[in-house]
Amino acid sequence: MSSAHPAPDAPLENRTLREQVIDHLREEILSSRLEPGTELSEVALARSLGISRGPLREALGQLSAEGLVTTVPRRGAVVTRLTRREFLDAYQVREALESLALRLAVPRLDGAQKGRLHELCEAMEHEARAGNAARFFELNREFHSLFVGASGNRKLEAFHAQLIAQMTGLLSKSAQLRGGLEESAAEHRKILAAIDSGDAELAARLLEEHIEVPQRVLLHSAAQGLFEEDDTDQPQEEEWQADG
Amino acid sequence: MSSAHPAPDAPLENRTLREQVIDHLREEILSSRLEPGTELSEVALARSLGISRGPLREALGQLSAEGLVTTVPRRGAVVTRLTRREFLDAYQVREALESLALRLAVPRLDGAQKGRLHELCEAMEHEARAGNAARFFELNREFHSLFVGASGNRKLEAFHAQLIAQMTGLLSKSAQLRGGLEESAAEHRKILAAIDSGDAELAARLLEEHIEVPQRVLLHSAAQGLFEEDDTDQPQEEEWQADG
DNA sequence: CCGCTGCCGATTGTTGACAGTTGGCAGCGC
DNA sequence: GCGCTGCCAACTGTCAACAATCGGCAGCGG
Repeated sequence: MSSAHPAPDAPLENRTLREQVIDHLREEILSSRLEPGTELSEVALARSLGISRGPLREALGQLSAEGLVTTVPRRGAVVTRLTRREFLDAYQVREALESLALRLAVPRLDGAQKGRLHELCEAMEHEARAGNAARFFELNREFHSLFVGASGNRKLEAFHAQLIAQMTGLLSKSAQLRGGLEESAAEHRKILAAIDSGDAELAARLLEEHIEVPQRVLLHSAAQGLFEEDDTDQPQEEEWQADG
Repeated sequence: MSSAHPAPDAPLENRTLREQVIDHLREEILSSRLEPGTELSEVALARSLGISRGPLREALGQLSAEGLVTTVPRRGAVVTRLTRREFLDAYQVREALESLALRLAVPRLDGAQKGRLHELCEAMEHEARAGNAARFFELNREFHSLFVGASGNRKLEAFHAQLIAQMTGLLSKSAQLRGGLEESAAEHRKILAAIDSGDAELAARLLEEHIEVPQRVLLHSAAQGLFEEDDTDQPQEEEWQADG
């Protein structure tokens, strides 16, 4: 009883039902166990979780605010399905966010963190050669999240996490858009070299190029069946498609 | 019934109670009628709004996900109060977001939008001379939101709105941090000139400087009583305070 | 005088039931 | 056969009551 706790505070299941449901559903969505487009019936979900509709509704509302599910006023909730346009938009924002994060993080990274980045780089190269895409993307996410977390900017970290969560599901598809896992791994390696040399500017520029790759491929639209093409509600000009 | 609707669709009060409450509370918070730190009692609020606790709880949860209110599991909800650190973090993110927005928006702005920017600029200069800070900030917000909206990137627009909402309340205080409304107005004028000349790079750079001004002042910490100083939970190094 | 223990009021978390709306389908009229 | 009207089932939106938890305070013991 006097020994140090493994965790500073163990609230002993003090978490609210709503919180548990939120984490559960978030994990289900992020792990692609719940595919985009899946309809989430309140009664069915509540019954399957063994709780009442109240906390579940609150959880769905919160996830809706985070952008993970889309709620239509009297029609229920579905796991959010990004259009191609939204996905490209998200990529642009992600580029700006991670670029800022890297500039902030480079002077702050300690030896352990750099070591972890090297580990992740090697592991990514290994999984790339093995063709294990799922594991690769897990490592990839940790790589990017590591320096975002090391930026010391909590708001940045929060927004980035929210954005990544929204992109998940499609994110794993961006490998085939990129043309190969190995090329992606090589890009990480180059970024890491810039980080090691302490050149934040160079690292950020390499990162921007790294993130832009799937954007370009997506712009030239090889992938058709990945998205809903319901960009109809916004007859905005699409000149961005003609850009190079 | 055959005449053109003023609005494409008039749902005729089809909005859900939760949505109404969300909009209401959001407006109350953004307009500073509800000051940061205000405790939001469920029973009291529900009674004052004439509704039950259910929809209100959902609204509070959603606003909590947006970062406008902070919910402590069994202690209730309060209007979010940013620490100085969080405010600075938000400023950095805002800089990255608006910089991207401006780069995207400059080639897309049409005559009417540029005209509106000029109007806003003049109005800001007028209000600055008159010393009407409240009106000034309203114009300021519209100025910045205009080109964010014109960027054509919905995700960017959504994140920016969320960020601005979180910063509101303190945002109006950044004038005194800046040293004067008139200087701020002059900076807007310069940015607008760069926009008119079509130089997105220059406009973005000027914008970054413009946004950085309150950051610097805040870093050198003239304003003490504006924030909670409860940065205690994170004993992270604060070398960012020594930076120049 | 100080600290601890046990109660108590107030507030939040959760539940089940009720009411209103939506979309689809059967049935009727043309 | 085709279109419209009116029901119907299922679902979400809302409510009021129940249960659990938290903070504070009185009272006791040291």
